[in-house]
Amino acid sequence: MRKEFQILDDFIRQKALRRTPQRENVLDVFIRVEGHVSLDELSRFVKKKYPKIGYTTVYRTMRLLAETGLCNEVDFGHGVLRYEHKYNHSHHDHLVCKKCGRYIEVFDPQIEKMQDKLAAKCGFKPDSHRLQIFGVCSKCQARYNKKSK
Amino acid sequence: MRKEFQILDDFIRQKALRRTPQRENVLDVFIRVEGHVSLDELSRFVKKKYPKIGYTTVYRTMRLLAETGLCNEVDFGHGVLRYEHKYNHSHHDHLVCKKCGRYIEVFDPQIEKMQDKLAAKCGFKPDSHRLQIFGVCSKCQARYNKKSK
DNA sequence: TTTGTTATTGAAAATAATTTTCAATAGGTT
DNA sequence: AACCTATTGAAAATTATTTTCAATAACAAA
Ligand SMILES: [Mn+2]
Ligand SMILES: [Mn+2]
Ligand SMILES: [Zn+2]
Ligand SMILES: [Zn+2]
Repeated sequence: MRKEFQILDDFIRQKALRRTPQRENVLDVFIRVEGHVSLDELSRFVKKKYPKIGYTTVYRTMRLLAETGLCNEVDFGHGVLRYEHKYNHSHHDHLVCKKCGRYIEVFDPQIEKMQDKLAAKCGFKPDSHRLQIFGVCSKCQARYNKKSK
Repeated sequence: MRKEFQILDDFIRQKALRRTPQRENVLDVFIRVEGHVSLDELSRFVKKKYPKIGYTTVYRTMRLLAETGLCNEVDFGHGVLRYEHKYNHSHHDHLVCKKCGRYIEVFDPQIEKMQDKLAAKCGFKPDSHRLQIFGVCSKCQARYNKKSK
């Protein structure tokens, strides 16, 4: 059994919740998804493999998984919440391409450090942050250059 | 006349739109607001001074002001769009206190530079970004310490 | 295994912010 | 003054998210 199911089970036991096939099935689908998936998208993926599982259950399970630390809620400011993997994925920030909609993951330890310093300078105690850089990815730049030739 | 009204007028003329009292009145109220105001809040402020002006007009006028560059739309991930002044206000990032909800404006030119570098390393062409650090502000920390004594 | 308690499910309804519609009004040009 | 059409604002629509509630199922105890 994959470690992720173990984590879910442990959480369920610890909180005196109940093991259900739906919860494991949603996790099963989510594990195979990569990238940043909306509830709507994920729910459709779940429906393909487990047609009986409703949207609401996917919604509630993802909130549960977020509690366990298996996933992360990410908001790119487009009016839709997205979920990304957190287990075995370290913290990162995002480049958001406004042409193709891709989310590119980046990380810079220096920026992270300077953010902490910046907060400290204000006596602010940080516990999370989000950094999103919006623009045009390299692929879309290439595509655009081709067209305009 | 304040420069802001001039900017609005210029924009209206340039785009062949129409000068209306409503638009100037919404700007008049927004100019006196400081901080980061939601449409709901702003609409109530507008109603106090100009009771005839409806929510929809405030909504549309703020979008117009955003186009002129007089205001900025800011999304702190709480499901409500907020507006802040842009005219005579330079770019900055935000510390968001999850206790009192205050938004503290900060700026660090080094972080800005490193963000550009980070994007460049991916061949990404940035045109805007948002950095928000969530946590507890100094005032709320002090208040909490007092209570727990 | 059976029973009892109560968490979970999922369809439907509710919520809430934002956006659109449309008939009446009013800005600005001729 | 007449005309055209942008603007207004109440109401309706939209859309993602959250809640409700009756039926079901998990799981502990008998
Ligand atoms: Mn990511
Ligand atoms: Mn600000
Ligand atoms: Zn792209
Ligand atoms: Zn605070």
